[in-house]
Parts: sequence; structure tokens; C-alpha cells
Amino acid sequence: MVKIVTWNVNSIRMRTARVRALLERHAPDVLCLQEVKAADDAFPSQELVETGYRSEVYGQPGRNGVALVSRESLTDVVRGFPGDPLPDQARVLSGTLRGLRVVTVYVVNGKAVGTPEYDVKLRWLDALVAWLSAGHDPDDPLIVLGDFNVAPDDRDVHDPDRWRGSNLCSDPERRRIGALLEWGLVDLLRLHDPGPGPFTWWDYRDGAFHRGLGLRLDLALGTRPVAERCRSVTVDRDERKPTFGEGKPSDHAPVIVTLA
DNA sequence: ATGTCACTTTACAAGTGA
Repeated sequence: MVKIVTWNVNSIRMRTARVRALLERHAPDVLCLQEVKAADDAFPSQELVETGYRSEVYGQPGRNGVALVSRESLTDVVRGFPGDPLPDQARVLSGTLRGLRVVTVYVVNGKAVGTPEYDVKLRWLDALVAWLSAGHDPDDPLIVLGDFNVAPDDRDVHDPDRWRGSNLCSDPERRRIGALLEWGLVDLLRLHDPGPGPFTWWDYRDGAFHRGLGLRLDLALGTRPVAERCRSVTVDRDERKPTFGEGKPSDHAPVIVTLA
């Protein structure tokens, strides 16, 4: 079995105690982190070593930042990807565990439809699709996990009519996710759960978590060989509760994937 | 109900990004 967890932590420094607790609770082989929001040398590697994990970090000061935390060493670790239109932003990190290529991504947020930031998001997604499809084989074992900042379809939205056409749910973004699926990736959660829901993100504002106003933005996409091995995909919703664990929660909940 | 959180800096308050 291989267990992989992905979680947008919204600052590793604010979430170190919760990350350690999560490693002990789920005992994953790999934990993918997004929005680490720290430079490499500010990542709490030693605190995670104490729980039995080593870290590969692609960070930058203050924003973005991704990491792969694992018990075994990963091989062929690569920071970023060729053709990235935002090469100064730390958003993609790849490594191999026992023949499985693991890619973690933190997709551009996009702010709002019609803004320059939204156009950058679409171009960045185009580059991600181009790199994955040109540089990989859909018959090889590959899993892409992270915060895609896109709710793939209406089942992933608490109120699809209210969100339709807005950033995180708009058709152009959804078409980019669709392009990944057409290339050969499978939305692993939907193998096991027809929806609607579950959600993985709730805005900090408006009491959104308490009111159930969530989206599914955190995805695990696998090639066919990975989909055939996939036994479960679940969301650790407890982790989003303010009363759960030490300190404050991230605005995202972790997604747990198990492969045979 | 734009009601939060975490980052940064011309830092002890305000702007940015999500």
C-alpha cells in the first residue's frame, strides 16, 4: 500500500503542530504541502524529522511554496517545470517513490474573472497541461495532487448557481482540468464518490465552514495504472475545525489517497 | 454581512493575497 496526503496548509510555520499530528494520525508515505509560505531555510524540517519524516522543499519567502514530506527518500526531485510562465513562483515539485511519479501543484488563484490575475491563471494552467501531456506517458504511474484552485464541476460546489462563471468555477478553468482528464488523468475521488461533495476548502470569512459553504479545490489525479490501484480517497474534514488539534486550522482540509 | 487569516514592510498599522 502507498498512502499519499495532500494539504494546502496556509503557512507551514503556523501549522507545524497540526502537520506533525497529521503525520502521526494518517502515517502517509508522502505528504504533499502547498502554500508553505516560507523560504527553504525557514521550513521546519527538523520538527518533522522528529516524527520520522524528511522534507523536500521548494519554497519562497512569504507566499506560494510547496513541499514533499516522506518517510523514504524520494528520487529525481525536480523543482518547477519547463515552460512555467511564472518561473519565480514556487508552485510545482516532483519526486519518485517506488516507481510512482508524484507531482504536487499549487495552481494560481486567479483572483476574479476579468482581472489580469485570472488571465495569468489560464496561461499557467495551459503551460501545466502542455508540460504534463508532452513530458509524460499516460500509461506510466503518475499522480498529480494539490490545490488546483478550480472546482471541476457543479458537484464540487455547495451552490453551483451562485458560483457559476466565477473564479474557481468558471468554464475556461474547468476546460483546463478537462484537458488533463482527456489526456489520461483520472479524478481519483470520483472513482469512489459520485458526489455532490465532498468539499476541501471553506473561506475563512462569513463563517463559511460552519455554514457548509465549501468547494472541492484539492484534487488527486492519476494515470490509468494509478486509478486501477486506487482503493480510497477521503477528506479529513476534522482538520478544518477550529476546535481540532493545536492552533488555528488552514482554510483547506487534507485529502488522503490510498493505492494498493 | 467584505463577517478571516497570514504574510510583508518605509514595522507596533496598513497593504496584499487568498
